[in-house]
Amino acid sequence: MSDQKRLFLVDAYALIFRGYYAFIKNPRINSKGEDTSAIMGFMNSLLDVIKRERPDHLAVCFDKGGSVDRVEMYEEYKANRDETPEGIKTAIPYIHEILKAMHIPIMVKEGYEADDVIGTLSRQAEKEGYKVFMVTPDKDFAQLVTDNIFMYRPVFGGGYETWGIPEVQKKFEVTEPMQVIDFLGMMGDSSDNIPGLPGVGEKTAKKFLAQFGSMEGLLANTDQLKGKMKEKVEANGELGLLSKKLATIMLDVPVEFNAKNFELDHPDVEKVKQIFQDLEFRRLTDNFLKTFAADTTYDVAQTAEKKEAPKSPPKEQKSAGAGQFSLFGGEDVTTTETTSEYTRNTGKTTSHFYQSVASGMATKLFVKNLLNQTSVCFDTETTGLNPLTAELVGIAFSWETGKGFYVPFPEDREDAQLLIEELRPFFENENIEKIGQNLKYDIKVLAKYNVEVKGKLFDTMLAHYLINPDMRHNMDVLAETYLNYTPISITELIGKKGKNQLSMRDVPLDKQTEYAVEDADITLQLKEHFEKELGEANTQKLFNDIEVPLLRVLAAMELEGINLDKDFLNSLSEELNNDIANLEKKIYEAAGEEFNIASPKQLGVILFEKLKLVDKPKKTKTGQYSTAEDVLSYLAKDHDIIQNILDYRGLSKLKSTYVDALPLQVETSTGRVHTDYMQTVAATGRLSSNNPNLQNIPIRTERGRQVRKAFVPRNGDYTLLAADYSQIELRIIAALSEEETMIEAFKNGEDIHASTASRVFNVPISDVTREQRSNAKTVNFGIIYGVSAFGLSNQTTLSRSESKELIDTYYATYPKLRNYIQDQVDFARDNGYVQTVLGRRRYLKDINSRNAVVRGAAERNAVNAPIQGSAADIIKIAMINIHKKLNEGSYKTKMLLQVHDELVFDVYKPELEGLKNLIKTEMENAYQLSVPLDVDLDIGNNWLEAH
DNA sequence: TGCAATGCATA
DNA sequence: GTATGCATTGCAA
Repeated sequence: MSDQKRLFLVDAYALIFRGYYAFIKNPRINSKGEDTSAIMGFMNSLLDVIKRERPDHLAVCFDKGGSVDRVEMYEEYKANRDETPEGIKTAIPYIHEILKAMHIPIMVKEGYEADDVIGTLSRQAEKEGYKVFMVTPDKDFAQLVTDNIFMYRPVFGGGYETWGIPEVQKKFEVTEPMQVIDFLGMMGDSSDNIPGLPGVGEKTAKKFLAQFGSMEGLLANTDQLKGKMKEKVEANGELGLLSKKLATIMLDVPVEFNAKNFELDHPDVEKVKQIFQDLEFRRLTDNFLKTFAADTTYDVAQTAEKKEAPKSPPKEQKSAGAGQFSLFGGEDVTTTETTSEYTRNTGKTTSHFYQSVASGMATKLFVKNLLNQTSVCFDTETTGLNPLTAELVGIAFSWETGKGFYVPFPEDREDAQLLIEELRPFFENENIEKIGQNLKYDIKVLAKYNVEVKGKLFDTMLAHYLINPDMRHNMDVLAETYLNYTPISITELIGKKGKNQLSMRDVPLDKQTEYAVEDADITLQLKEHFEKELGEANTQKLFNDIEVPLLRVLAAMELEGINLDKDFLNSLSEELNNDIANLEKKIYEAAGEEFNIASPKQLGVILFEKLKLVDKPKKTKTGQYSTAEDVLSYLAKDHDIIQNILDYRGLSKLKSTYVDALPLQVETSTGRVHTDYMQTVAATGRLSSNNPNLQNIPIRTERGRQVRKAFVPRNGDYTLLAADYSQIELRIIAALSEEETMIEAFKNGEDIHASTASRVFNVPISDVTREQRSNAKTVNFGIIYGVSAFGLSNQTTLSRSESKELIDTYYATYPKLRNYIQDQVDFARDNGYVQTVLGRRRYLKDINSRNAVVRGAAERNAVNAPIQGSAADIIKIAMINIHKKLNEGSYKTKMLLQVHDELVFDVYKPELEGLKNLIKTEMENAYQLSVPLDVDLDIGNNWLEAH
C-alpha cells in the first residue's frame, strides 16, 4: 500500500442513529435519567474507526437545517420522516462538545445535508491526492465512489466493509458508481421520500440501467418499452428526472478541505475525561484512554498500521457477509450458474417421442410392454393438490430417455377404476422399480383407487434432499440445475392459481401428454444423475434404508388422519370469544379509543404516543415501536392495559390459529384431519408438518393446551397413546462426546438438569434449588443450540459475565463436551459439512466466513445439526420398524402423528398391553448409543390426557 | 393478489 | 443460541 494520505469523513447522524438503535433493547440511562445511548453508540464507532485505521486526517460531518435546495425542488422531500427521537436530540450537544475536546473538526453548513458536505470534501481531498473513506452505512454514498474514494461501512456484529468501485458495481449491477444516482432516482427511496418512477422497484431499475445506462437514456428510449410500463414511464418522465436530482449528492457546498485542520492530533484528554465522567461512562473512558494511550504509541501505531489500510476485501468476504446487511436482499449469496442460461434446452429444442395411449387395445399392448420393464418412472396427473380428493386425469410413464407414454383417465369414476385395474399388475409388481418425483403424493393418490405401489422405489426429490439439503427440490429447479433443461411450466398449461385456473382435465390431450410425459422423462433422467451422485455408502444407506421406506410410512399416516372433536372446539371458540370481547372492552377503555389491537403499528402509537407509557420506547429495525412479547411483559406489572393486551394477543392467536382453523381442516370425505409431512424441507433431517401443522399444537399454557383435548381416538374402542423420547438430544450429545459424567447420570436415571446443577453449583443433588436447576437446564439446552454467553444471559436472569462464568464452570464439569463441540466446528472447517450418526450431512458454506456474525451462525449449526439431525434419524428408524411390525401383525392400531421426539398412536384397546411394550422397545432400540434411550408412554381419551 | 415483516406456536 | 409453519397487517404491484 502506498504512503498516500488517508482522510476519513464521518457521517455523524447515520452513526448516531445506528448507535442509538443498537442500544434500543437496553438503553443506557445514567443516574440523572439521561439516555446516553446515542452518545455511547457514536463514540464507540468513532473510537473503533480510529483504533482500526489510525487515520491521519479525520472530520465529522453533520446536517444542518435540512437541504434547502432539495426542499425547494420538492417540498415532500424527507417529509415522511418521524420526529427525531428525544434521546438523539439531547445527545447532539454532548457529541459536539466531545469532538471539540478531541480536536476533531466538525463540518456543517446551514442548508446542506451531511451527504453533500462529505461529497464536496471528498472530491476536494481527492484532487489533493488523498485516499478518502466515507464512514457511513448509507448506500446512497455509493454514487461518490471512485478509485480514491471509498465507502467504509459498519456492518452488523462489528467490523467494517470497504466499498470500492468493484463492490459498487456488484451491489448495484452498474458499470459506473455514478449510475447509482439513476438507480435511486428510478426506484425511489421511501426513507427520504424520493418518489422514483411509479411501478419501478429494485429489479426493474437494474434492468433499465443495464439496458439504457441512465434515467435520461431510459426516457429517450421509451419506445423500446411496452404495455403498462411504457405508459407509466412516459407519463412520469418529469418525476423521474426530479427524483434523480433529489438523489444526487451535491459537490459544490461552500466548505473547504483544509489539510492542516483535518489532521488528527492529540485530544484534550482531561477535558474528554471530564465529559465522560459527567455522563458516567466508565468503559468508554478506558477505551478512549487506550485508543490515545501515550501520544508516542499513537505516532508509532500510525506508521506501523498504515500497511493495513482498508482495501477492497477479498472475494470470500464479500460473498460471506454481504447478504446480511445488503439492502437488496442477499442476491449475492445464491448466485446461480449463469453460463448456460441462454442456451437452456426445452421440449422444443430436444427431440423426443411422447405418445398417448388412448384406446382399449393400445392400453393392453402398452401394459404388456410395461410389465417387461425392470425400472419405470411414472407421474400421476390429477385434478388437484389434495390427494384425498384429487381424481386421476392421467398417468405418464417413461423408461427410456426422451421417450414415454401417457394414459389418460376417463372422468367417470367407475370407468377410471376399470382402467386402473389394467395398470394394477404394474404398480403391484414387486420386481419393477418405480421412479418418481415426490412419490408420496402418487402413492396416496393411487391408494384412493385401492392400488398399492410395490417394489423398489427411487424418489428423485428425496435423493436430492440428501445430496443437497439446503437447496429446493422442485422438479423444475432440478431439471434446470442438473439437466440444463426447462420443462413446460404448470402455469403455462392451467394458468395462474386463483380465479381462472383450469383443471388438468380441461387441458387438451396433446398438451397433457407433452407436459406429463416430459415430467416422467425428466424425472427418469434426474434419477440416472442422482443415482451416481448419491455416491457415498452412508448416503446410499440413508436413502434406501431410511428416507425411501419412511415415505411409505408417512403416506400411510397421512392417509389415516386423526379424529377431531369439532363440537369441543366450537364451544372452546365461544368461550374465547367472550373473553376476547371483555379484554377488548377494557383495552379500549384504557386507551380512550377503539383501534386494531392486532396491529403492532397502531398499538405502538397508542401505547407510546398517546398513553406515553415509556419515555424511550424501543423501536424495531423498521422504525416501528416494538410491541414484542418481551418488551410488553416487562411493562405488564406497571400497567393493566399491557397485561390485557398480552392476554388478548394470546387468546386471539389461539383462536385463529387453532380453535377456529382446525375444524376447517377436517377432510369431509374422511371426517378426519390429514396433515402433510414434508420430508425434504428441514436442513437437519427433521420432518415438518403442514396443512395443518400438527407439530405445534399448544401445550405450555393451561389455556392453549385445551386444544389438545380435541384430538381424540377414532371411536370408543380406541385410545390414544403418546410415546416420547426423554431428553433424546442431550443423550445424543452425551454419547457422541463420550462425556462419562453425563453418561453415568443418564445410566442412573437421574434428573439430568438437577444432576448438572448439582455438579456445576457444587451442591448435593438434594439441595439443588429451583433456580439452579432452571439455569442448568438453560445451559443444557444452550449447549445443543451452540451456546454463547450473550444468548444465555438473554434467556436467564444472569448477567453476561455471570453467564460466561456459568458456561466456563459447565465446560469444566463436562470437559469432553467442550472438546466435542470444538471437534465439530473443526471438522466443519476442514470438510465443509457436519454429519449425523447415520451420515446425514449438512453443508456449511459459511463456516470459514471472515464475517464473525455469519461464521458464528455456521458454527452453531455445526454443533446443533448433528444433534438435532441424529435425533431425527433415530425416530425415523423407529417409525419404520414400528410401522412394519404393525403391518405384519395386522394390528388395527395405527401410527398417526410424529412430533420430532414423540409418536402418537390410535390404539385398538384390546391391543394396548402388547403394543405398549412393542412401541417402547422399538423406540428405545432404534439405534444403539453408549447412552440408553428412554421412552415415556402415556394413554388417554385425548391428546392432552395422553401426556 | 402477492410479499415482507412481525409475532408466536412446537420440539 | 437450533429447527420449523402459519395468521395477520400493511404495502407494492
